[in-house]
Amino acid sequence: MPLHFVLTATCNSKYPKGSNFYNMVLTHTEENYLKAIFKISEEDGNETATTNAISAEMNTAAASVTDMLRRLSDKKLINYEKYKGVTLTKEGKSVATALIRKHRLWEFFLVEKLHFDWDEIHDIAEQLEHVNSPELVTRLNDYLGNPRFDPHGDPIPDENGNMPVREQVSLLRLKPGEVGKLTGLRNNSDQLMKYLKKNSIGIGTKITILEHHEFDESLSVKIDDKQEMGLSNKVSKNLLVQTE
Amino acid sequence: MPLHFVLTATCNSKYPKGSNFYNMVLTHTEENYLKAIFKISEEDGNETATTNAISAEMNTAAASVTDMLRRLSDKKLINYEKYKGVTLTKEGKSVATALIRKHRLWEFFLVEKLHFDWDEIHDIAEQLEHVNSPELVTRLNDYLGNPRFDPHGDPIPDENGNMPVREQVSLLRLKPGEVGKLTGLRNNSDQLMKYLKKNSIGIGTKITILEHHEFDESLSVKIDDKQEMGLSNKVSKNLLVQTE
DNA sequence: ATTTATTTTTAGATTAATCTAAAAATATAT
DNA sequence: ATATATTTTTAGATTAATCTAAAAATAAAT
Repeated sequence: MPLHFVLTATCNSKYPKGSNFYNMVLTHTEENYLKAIFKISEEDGNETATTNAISAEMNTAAASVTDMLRRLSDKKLINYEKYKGVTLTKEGKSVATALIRKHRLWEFFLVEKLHFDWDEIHDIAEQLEHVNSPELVTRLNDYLGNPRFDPHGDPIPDENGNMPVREQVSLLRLKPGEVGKLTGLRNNSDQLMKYLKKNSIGIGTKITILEHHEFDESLSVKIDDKQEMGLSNKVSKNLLVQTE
Repeated sequence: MPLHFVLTATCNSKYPKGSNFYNMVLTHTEENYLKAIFKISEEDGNETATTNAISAEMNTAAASVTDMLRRLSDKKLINYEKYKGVTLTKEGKSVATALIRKHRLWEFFLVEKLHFDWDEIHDIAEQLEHVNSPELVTRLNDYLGNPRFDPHGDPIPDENGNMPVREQVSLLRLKPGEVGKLTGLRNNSDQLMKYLKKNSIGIGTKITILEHHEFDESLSVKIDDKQEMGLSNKVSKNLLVQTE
């Protein structure tokens, strides 16, 4: 079924009869661009998302991005000026957070109910997030018990797009003797998730810092009071933990 | 994400590297055409599906159907000869039944787990059925307890595409005094489902025949040993029941 | 402050999916 | 059996999403 606007004979509007920003029907592609722009805008101090950054994130040619930016701008989902990069409008941001909400709720479902491993779920959630039914999201959320964090430890936005915040710190920041409980990853790379799985490290795992090695900035740690192991700087930088 | 073939530089095949008929990636549209052809072929004694029948089922112009038939034929999913109508190949049939399997499993999920009413789920399942992940289907099926019939009473094909058969009979066939348990509808029209819901008739409802009225071929029935009511010929013809 | 490099946009094509209108093939009816 | 009606296909356009290659704008460097 094509997911684009239905244009009527009498009305040349871009929106179907009775539509508004909150029930606008977008193509999967448009949705994916909005998510990419949202993600880039969140990264460190990126004020605006540049064409090239979007093109890298989406794996498309820069020229294709320019085309799409014009379309999204026409639909008032982004603020766009030639050569200046883009920001999301209020409406664009609300579409993006709704998508992230759906993605993370489905990830939670896949792990909690269908017992997938957390490194197998991304691609499936990527498809499920485009299913368009507000009622479905509401019921799924209730069914799952209104979860606040997904299986990667990422916050699930609420119905209004507000992200719950959790005090997370990179494992690298802890001092020898301190203990952290893994609550998330800074980046959800497949390689990292495979590596962690192999070492039976997952969300909730208790990690005790044994030693900092100055030479390569790596760590020696103890996992769940069981095995001791070394963690490279790159790995430990990407592990987000909660202390207490 | 576009759901079409990935063509490689070295290979001009229509299928991605290492693909076969069982993991061929089709567009949503191609999938919907296959479903439509399957449905038409199942209807009474339709040997082949005609262009016009498909165009009616899909709500598209006949010319668009002709285009698509050529594409599906190129992919060996249908047997097509100009002006002769089409049949599904073994591969086409297997794609179609896999879609129906997913559709009905998701409908079961929506009703059993998320407590949707059975007249609200079709459009959502229509979207969910296109999510492509064999592992997801397997796990969903296990999670739901390997159900054999969906909430409309329609059979759910198994992993091999085999439909469970159930002895179903039109309510109209029962004689006064006989009792049937509603197991399905002959056609899943919204209007019929609304009507049944309003009269608290659903899958599993016990219906006792009180009287046949010759004049308009309508029935007087008793619902779940509670209220008595009349059912028009059109309604009772569409109610499929199991007797014993 | 020019030159060089990078980024972004335009221009022109392609593919999938759709349409309308007209032509060709098949089926029906007198 | 010929004329009429219906069905199906072709022809030609359109829109969304993509591409490559070239031009234009902006940023960086000497």
